[in-house]
Amino acid sequence: MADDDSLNATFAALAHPTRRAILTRLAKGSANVNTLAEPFEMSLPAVSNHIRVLEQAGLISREKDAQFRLCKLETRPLQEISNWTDQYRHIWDARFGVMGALLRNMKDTD
Amino acid sequence: MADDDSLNATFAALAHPTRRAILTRLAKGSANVNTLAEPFEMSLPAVSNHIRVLEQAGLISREKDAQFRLCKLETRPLQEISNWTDQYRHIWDARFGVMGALLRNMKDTD
DNA sequence: TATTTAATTAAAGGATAGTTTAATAAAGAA
DNA sequence: TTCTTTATTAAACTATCCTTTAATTAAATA
Repeated sequence: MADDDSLNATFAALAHPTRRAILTRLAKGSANVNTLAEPFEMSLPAVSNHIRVLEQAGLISREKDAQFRLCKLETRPLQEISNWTDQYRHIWDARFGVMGALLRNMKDTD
Repeated sequence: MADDDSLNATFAALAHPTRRAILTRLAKGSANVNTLAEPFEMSLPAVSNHIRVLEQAGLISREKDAQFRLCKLETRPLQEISNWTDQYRHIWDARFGVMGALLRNMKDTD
């Protein structure tokens, strides 16, 4: 299981909508900093800082290419929080009963 | 899908190890504030504050019983972040290939 | 070399988070 | 009623977060 510090950093990084939006964008493919910043109203240093937070949490990696920094989504911390939430799954299964389990199963096999 | 504000509050609440520990404890059964505070070195008001954060994120509910406040785990926000991470699942599946998918499937059918 | 493009670092300020001690509230028990 | 237990609120402080503008670095290009 992921350690405490890793979960702290991951959850904290995901708690900001701008950072989640950056991850959503990166799910469609890697991009450099200016491209990632473009949809947002805030300044470039502000976005650069959000990217730094994501990188420190391990949610993205950066590859240097001339002046460009190509940012790439890293899924490991996402898997870790998925594993973390799984520890509560039996509780919501128990509360919502077989129905919920069936619906989830249908979704899994789509 | 959960809205932005709900995800902000949930992720922020989960970013603190004390609050995750409280949820872990509540997974074993409901408890009042003093009981929840007992394992921690910090003051009671500090724990009370963490509980308030958890409640505002919808991760727990509180039932009043005389001077006691019985805290209960609520799973909905946990399901919401599980759904949120699911949107990236195809990416880690693609990266780690069939192997990962099989391992996950084995775990599901345990 | 001078200029432009991409991005980070620095400095600063306001807002929020986490914690403490002290005070207060609310209910039960002596 | 007075005391005790359970819990919250208030006040204060430090630290961290988010953001801005200005300055700087690094690389490509004219």
